[in-house]
Amino acid sequence: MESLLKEKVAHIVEQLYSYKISPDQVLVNVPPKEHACDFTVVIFPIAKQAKKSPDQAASEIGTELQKSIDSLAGYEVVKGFLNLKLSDEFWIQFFSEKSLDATYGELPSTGKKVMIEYCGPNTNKPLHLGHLRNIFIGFSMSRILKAAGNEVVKVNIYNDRGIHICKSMLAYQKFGNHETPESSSTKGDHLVGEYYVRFDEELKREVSELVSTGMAEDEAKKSAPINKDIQQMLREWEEGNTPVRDLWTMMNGWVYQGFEETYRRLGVDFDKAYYESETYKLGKSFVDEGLANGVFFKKEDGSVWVDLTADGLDQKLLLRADGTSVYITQDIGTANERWNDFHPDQMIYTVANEQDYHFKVLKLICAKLGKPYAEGIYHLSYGMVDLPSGRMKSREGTVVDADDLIDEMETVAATLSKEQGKMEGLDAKQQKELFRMLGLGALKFFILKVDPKKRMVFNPEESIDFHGFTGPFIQYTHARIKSVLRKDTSLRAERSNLRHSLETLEKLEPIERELILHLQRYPGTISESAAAYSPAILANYLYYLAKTYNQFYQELPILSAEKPEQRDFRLLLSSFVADVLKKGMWLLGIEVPERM
RNA sequence: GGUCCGGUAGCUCAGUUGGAUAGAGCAUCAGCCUUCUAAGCUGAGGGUCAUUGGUUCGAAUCCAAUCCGGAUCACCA
Repeated sequence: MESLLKEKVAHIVEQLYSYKISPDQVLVNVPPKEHACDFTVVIFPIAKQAKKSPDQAASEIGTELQKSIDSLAGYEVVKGFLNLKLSDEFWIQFFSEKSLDATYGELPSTGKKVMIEYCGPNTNKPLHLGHLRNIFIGFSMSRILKAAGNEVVKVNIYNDRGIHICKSMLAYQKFGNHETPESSSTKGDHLVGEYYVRFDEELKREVSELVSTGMAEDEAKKSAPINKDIQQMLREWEEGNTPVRDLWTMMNGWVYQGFEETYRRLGVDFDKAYYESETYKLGKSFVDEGLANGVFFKKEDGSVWVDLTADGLDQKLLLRADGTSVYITQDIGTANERWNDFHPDQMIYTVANEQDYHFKVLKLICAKLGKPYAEGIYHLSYGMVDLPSGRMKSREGTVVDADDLIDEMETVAATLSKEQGKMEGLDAKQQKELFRMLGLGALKFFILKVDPKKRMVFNPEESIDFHGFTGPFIQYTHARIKSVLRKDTSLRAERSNLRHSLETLEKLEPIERELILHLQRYPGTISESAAAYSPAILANYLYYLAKTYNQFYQELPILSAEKPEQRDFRLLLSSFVADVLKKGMWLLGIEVPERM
């Protein structure tokens, strides 16, 4: 409808004032609530060009629109804004067409393939709150991008090698005593994480011991025996030393099992996993390529660099003097590998904004190398998650563990639900499922409702709130609608039968109109979310939809509506709202219950 | 110091390519359950949109400067 309006207005402007504007130069807005109308055309820019007063131009355009759009019920000129109101018949007709369309909100294909990476954990400790924001954003975006008409490939990257991985291995070697996840009944990733912490403790102990003998702190760190062992272990790993590799395989296996369990609980998945241990050498061939092209240069010590000063960045190392590669080199290799695997039109990296610089460099280097995928590299940069007490710091033990957090959310969900006393009719299994849904819904929504780009504060108490702008509020609204629909025991149960009643429906109540208008914005919201890489836009939309529905629910009777066609319409309207809530929440990776 | 990001109600956040009197939630206060789920709804109070200047019919939004916070500028990943 909006685009039709724009076209009409553009056409009228051309006829009336004989100058050309394109339809997308016409500004059509959502009017403020107190004006009882559906769309607002902003006239100022047009009036200026036409050399007319805004009010005069507005009423002239309004008159012409009235002639050319049958369903225009009326217009009103207020201070240079042209407010348009469409007829109830138009909206009823729109509603009639869309409310039973199962594909509503699925946009036409763009023909593009998009790869999105998210999660990207190290394999030396369990997932934490920071990973959760990453996963929620990435997973939700994968669904939103798909709804927006793209083919989507979800990938994970495991940082499964390197000095930090060796730390937990070494600690296990020294103190592990053949402990396993089974023998200690500890989730694999948590067990490995314990040894990672153990390493640091041991290092600290050795350092303070050396310092007490009079050694300087820096010196002590260098000469601590455990630090020498770790360098040795890394070398052995790289040489393929069998015992070290076996230990590595075993411990990483535990971690992957643990991660899998967490993914399952979160309801997220991936199409393919990449492992740094398999890709860390891939970048080296591009170093030769870049040298041959004169894109890179070699210093006297043999190290290879790229000069990005002309692009406002620095010189960047690509290959150490000893011939080993660094992070950025590996990422060049990995990007190329992914291109070979899938040929995506776009490669999205969901990575925290502390790596903004890194991805600028990556994209720039790929472009300099003339890679076809360079243009499609997009860093979905999200802000860090802070606690009310400040930044999470692993050293200070303030990191919020993902599994613990999920447990806690479910526990609180259970407590709150039982307090409400709404559990009748649900057996133990269904209850447990509901608590999981609500706890996760609260957590995911709390994180997703914030613009990804922005740093956010995670307040544990507020995150499990069930009131107001929360996931459970929307879940509740869905369950509430389903409850009403279940109570409709008449022969009208088949929704498509209800449609005939719409033909006799004459007028809409204001709140019904508002609901339809908002429902009409759903597809646009999807494309906006996709274009902005922001699930938050969708989250805000869904909240407003649920809120408007609750208002409607409060104001008007549904099952006991005065006229049968009103009753039927409101049932259909409720059902449509439930569908959009469910679909929209699904795009956020959140399930909604039938009852709660 | 260079670069990048941010600053909106007591707190947490919305606010579209510049558009009407800057909106929600939480918290506070006052109402609404003999009627479809009160995890709901209605209302009240609460703002120098960090500051100053500029651009124009119009600025929270764009530009410049300043202040404050964060990130980054590793032969770590």
